[in-house]
Amino acid sequence: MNVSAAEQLEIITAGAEEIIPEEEMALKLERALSAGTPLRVKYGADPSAPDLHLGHAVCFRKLRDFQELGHRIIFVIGDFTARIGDPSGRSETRRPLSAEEVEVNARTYMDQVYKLLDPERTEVVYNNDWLGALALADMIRLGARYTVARLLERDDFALRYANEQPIGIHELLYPLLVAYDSVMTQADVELGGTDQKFNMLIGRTIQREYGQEPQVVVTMPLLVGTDGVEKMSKSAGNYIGITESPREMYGKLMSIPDELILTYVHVALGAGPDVLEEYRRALEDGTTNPRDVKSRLARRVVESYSSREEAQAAAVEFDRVFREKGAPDEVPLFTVEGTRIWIVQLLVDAGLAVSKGEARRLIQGGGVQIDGTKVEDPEQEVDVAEERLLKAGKRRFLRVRGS
RNA sequence: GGUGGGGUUCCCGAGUGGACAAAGGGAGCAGACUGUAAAUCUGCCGGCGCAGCCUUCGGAGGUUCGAAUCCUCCCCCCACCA
Repeated sequence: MNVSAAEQLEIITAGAEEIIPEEEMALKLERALSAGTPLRVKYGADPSAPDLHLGHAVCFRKLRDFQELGHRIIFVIGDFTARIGDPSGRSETRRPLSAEEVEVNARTYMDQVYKLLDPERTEVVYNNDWLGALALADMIRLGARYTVARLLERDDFALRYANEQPIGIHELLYPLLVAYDSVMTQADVELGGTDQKFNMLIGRTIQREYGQEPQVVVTMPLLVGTDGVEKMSKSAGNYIGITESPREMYGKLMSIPDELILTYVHVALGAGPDVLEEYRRALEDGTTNPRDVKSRLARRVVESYSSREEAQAAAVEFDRVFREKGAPDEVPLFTVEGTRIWIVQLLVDAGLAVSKGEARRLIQGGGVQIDGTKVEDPEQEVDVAEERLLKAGKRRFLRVRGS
């Protein structure tokens, strides 16, 4: 890889939120280049949430940039720290994971990561290997290198403290342990979302305390979820999983608020300034329908996880279902016993409603159709001797047949 | 250890003896509209074959014709003081 340090810096900077400090990054890149030693880029993975989404991918894309420049990615699976739970954001205490769960999660996690990263240039380590072996005395020594006041400066803690929310002592330990990971992995660079900035910066301090050169911190913007309000996360239900089907992914992308289009181009697509400008113009000149701009974005994102053809197919189907109100071309079949079934029961059995009450409401709200005809009466029985096309809401279709 | 404030339906949060399956907001779902699963507006939003019934307001008892609301004990959280 014959890319000059300056060019490398430019590539790394694109789309990143912050590089702290930038001069050190330039220095490290130059040194790596002249010594022929790749940089060790650390990324901390949380194995308690193994379903990765586009928000995680923001970091992975950047890691890939590093890989393509010849650097080495150190994936730290936080199997030990998962027992604490990252205090950033919510304050819920997490259930400790068993070793088996962590193992399974880590495998699923890495499978998904390798959709974007090159396994050859990725090193996977588990922080339980060193944190689990840490003696209390070592822990106390580590604790002696930082202060509570500085920990409490962190936004999450400050806010929770102000809001009378509990803060566990173990949570205060979390940033220290993550920082210690940097020491043990001898990280030159640590990359993470902006929500990890605090932790990563402590890594610098602690590395220095342990006689290491501090890592450079690269933060990536957080991706807003499909609701346009909260950051993307599984628990908020506003996420797009990177293993979701192209159709699902395309549909979810089309559901983001229009105002989010440029943000997604920038963050989810990881587009540089040129592409961003292109989209901005398309939105601003008024001749292009925002829907079409969004569709282009959606196709681009989808194809980066599957293929151009699949992305295109997803777009075509989306139009058929939502613009022309037709049925998708592949509708799953649901088989029921007998030839007649009460519609409410059917909706529940088929998983289209959680309870009978919900099924009734769905019907009363006019959201249920059989063979294109709206179901008016919640007491109706459906003759399923012949195959029927059941539609619940805008986008859930099921072929139903008796047996 | 002391003092004070709290624990309400998915989340936030009102509610201090009956009109409470519990205000309001958010999320979610549906309908209309549209340019899309955008935006906006409207409806729904504990369970039950549902004009009725059943189970909810940290837990267990109690008072009462009647309790989310009052009493007792317990569990948990927060702040301040120590």
